[in-house]
Amino acid sequence: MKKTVFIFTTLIIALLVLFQLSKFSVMQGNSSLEFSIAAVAVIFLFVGIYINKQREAKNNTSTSNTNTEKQTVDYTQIETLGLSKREYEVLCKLAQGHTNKEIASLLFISESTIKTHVSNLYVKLDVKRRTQAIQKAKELQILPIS
Amino acid sequence: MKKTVFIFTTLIIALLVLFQLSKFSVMQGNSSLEFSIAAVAVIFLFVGIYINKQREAKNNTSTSNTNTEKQTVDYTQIETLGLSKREYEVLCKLAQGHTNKEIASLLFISESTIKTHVSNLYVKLDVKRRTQAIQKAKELQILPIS
DNA sequence: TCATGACTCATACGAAAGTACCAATTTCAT
DNA sequence: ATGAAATTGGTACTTTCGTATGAGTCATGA
Repeated sequence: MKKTVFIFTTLIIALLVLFQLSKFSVMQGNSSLEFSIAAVAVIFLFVGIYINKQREAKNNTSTSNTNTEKQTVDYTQIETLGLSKREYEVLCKLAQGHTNKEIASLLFISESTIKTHVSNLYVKLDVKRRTQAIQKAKELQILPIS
Repeated sequence: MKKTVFIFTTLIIALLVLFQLSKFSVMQGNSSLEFSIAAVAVIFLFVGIYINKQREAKNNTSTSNTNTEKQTVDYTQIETLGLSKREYEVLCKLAQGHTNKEIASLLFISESTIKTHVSNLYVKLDVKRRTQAIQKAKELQILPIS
């Protein structure tokens, strides 16, 4: 739906422009004007293609050069962040895909406490959601296993 | 197809009528000429981007395995899991820590659709939550960056 | 002793996520 | 052209998450 809307909107705008141009050419009798417009159109057509291609290339390089082989926990990072022992435990369980309730069971404490720890974690990791917390933790290499 | 074509055909006809009407209006001035040229440039810029995007999309489905460069993404896994192109896109955004609403904005579709895709992803990945989906996707090495 | 930080727990509320239906439209290969 | 698969979108509902706020317990070092 969105695609067709976009296509037709583009077509309509193009038509409008063409109408305007034809009006000018009729009024001014400038025959080379259409050629200029066509040239501009073609040029920017390729500019558009080029820009998009650049973007694609950038995505490819950024996704291929981030290989980490070592799987060691960076304890320095944990200290720098100021994560307490309990908070770190919660973070690990969280990154394993557990719900707050499950983590509570695993650590034998209440879900409320987990929520407190998780909220504090978000502040220290500077994130807003648990999915972002996982991302951040992976980046900082403070998670065991992977 | 029927509806959108009808709507936009109507719009185009309306534009034609407007154009006919504008024929009688006398508008002179070189300032709007430059504006028109700029408009053409911008339009075809986006048309170029769009065309290139279409081509990329088609290449992705057919020649995804012909890429011999170092790839962190296991496309075989994706096929084995039966993930569609759109579902995979959603999965990537999801793994980046975006909310459903954010993903909807990024892909220009509604949050409902995202929920549908995400639910289908859970079935195919055999998980129950998005945090688990991230875990599973990392294990299967189907995420870029990783 | 006492201040402090870590840990614990609770309530209440809003936001986000997830499920279970349904249905229209689009794409694509045969 | 046609049918299957994919994509999109909706409603209604439940669950989980996240925030804000307050407070009690406990160990420890100054």
